[in-house]
Amino acid sequence: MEKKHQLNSRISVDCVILGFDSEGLKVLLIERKPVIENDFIKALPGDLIYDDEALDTAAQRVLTELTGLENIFLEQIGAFGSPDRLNKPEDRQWLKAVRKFPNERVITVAYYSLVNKDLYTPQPSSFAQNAVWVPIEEVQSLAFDHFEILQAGLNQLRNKARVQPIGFNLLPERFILSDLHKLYEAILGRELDKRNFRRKVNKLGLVESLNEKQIGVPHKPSLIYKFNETNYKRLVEDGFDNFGF
Amino acid sequence: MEKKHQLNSRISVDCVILGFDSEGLKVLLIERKPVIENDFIKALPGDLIYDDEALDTAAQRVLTELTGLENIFLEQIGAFGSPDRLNKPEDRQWLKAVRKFPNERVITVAYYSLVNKDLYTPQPSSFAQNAVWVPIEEVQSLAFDHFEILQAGLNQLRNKARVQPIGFNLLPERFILSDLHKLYEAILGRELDKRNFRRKVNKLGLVESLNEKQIGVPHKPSLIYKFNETNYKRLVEDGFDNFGF
DNA sequence: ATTAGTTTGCGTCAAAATTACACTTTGCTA
DNA sequence: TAGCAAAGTGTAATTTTGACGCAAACTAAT
Repeated sequence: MEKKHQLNSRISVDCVILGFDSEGLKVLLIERKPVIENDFIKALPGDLIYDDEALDTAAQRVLTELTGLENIFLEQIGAFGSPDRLNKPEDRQWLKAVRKFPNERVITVAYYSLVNKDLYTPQPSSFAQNAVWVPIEEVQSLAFDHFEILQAGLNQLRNKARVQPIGFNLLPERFILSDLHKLYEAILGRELDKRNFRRKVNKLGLVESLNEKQIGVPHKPSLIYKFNETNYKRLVEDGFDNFGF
Repeated sequence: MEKKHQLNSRISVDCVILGFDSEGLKVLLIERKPVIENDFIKALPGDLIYDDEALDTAAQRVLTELTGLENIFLEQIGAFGSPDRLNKPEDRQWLKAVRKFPNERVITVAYYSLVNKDLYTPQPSSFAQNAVWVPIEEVQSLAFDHFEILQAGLNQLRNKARVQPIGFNLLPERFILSDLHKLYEAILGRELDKRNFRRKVNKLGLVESLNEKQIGVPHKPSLIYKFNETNYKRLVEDGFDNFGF
């Protein structure tokens, strides 16, 4: 058997942070400090991990360093390690400018999370010049293989949303049912009948009304709801798949 | 901000290969060549990747090298990179005996697959002294963090089985419905009503009868079935989750 | 040839879940 | 006070689920 050289690799983490507001799903991207001319390429927040650092911890740290977001519950998407994932010319230029060993292979472990956009105002630092929420449908291309990673993150979210409740982290503590409705439509990418949606939510006991109304809206005010934490957690654990097998 | 040293890491891949027979689900484990005394610890087939090798390719190669299994469709489970994942004393001894840099951190990317046990007779080689199918309920402890990885693989399988058909890779080309039935019971870990199961399978168009009977069985012979490839693939793509949202 | 043993294969009914669909209510604004 | 905009509500037809028992087909043993 042919014997090949085994090389060390660097490990990085990248974070797909998804937020939601009335306009739809958005992803948190960074614009890098312009170490090369006309670097308009956006990227997921991500960086190399440290020596003795757990992957999860590294993801937390890197996210905080680049965007200021702290204590975000991150879930792993998976590892991305194509040998040529750093080989786009623009990316190589940037790596040469900022990395000590720009030619070394890097395998990245991707994480994702859902957050309530309004609670987190990104504060760029480190090599992030800026951190911005970008509507997912506007994302065209990203640095490295980050576009692919974003798609994987969205996929995982959609699959998860089919069997688990989603929204606790994505909506404010007090919200109205139509926000939850829009959220699910955004995640699943299709329309959901309002009445059927509400019936289901009620049946599952996901939410409870606070007996307060919106004020100042130019239409019939909605009741304000909160999640029923007990039922929510139970559903996260059990799942609500009701497929028959 | 405190500046820490960033170290290269090695990357490995590990494979959770699940097989099924009339006794239930089994996992393919290797027994390592005894470089240390009394090394009875079993492990998932896995090894370091090469320099310029894609992760998926590496998983295929390593699996073949250790067990002889070729052309297995592998799906990624995720990355496991706890800094102390190699620190059990038995594991350290073994690493010292076989690895050039036994102290270096290794992050592993785990894969899983389902195969028809009968089609693959493991042929141990490389540092595998033996490769054996072990009933999953008998697996007590494994090398490194492999037990944890196995559990993650089983979890992924169960979750997948709820929304996608499973079995094409796990059963022979010609099978009987009660095998498929037992398979699902093994995967989901609970009993399924025979009649309801058959009704569902029929409704989904998953299988079709070959109009042949078993021969030589000491009871009413079963019709022999094959998967309906078209419907099977469609269900894999679309999923058969019928949850309401 | 009969019997015992084992697994296959089928159908129905009640309860629950899904789907499709339209109008009234409420509060604000002009 | 008229008009706008979103909230909120019910029903009927269909489909799906879940529970449940018995006759038929074949072999092996006697």
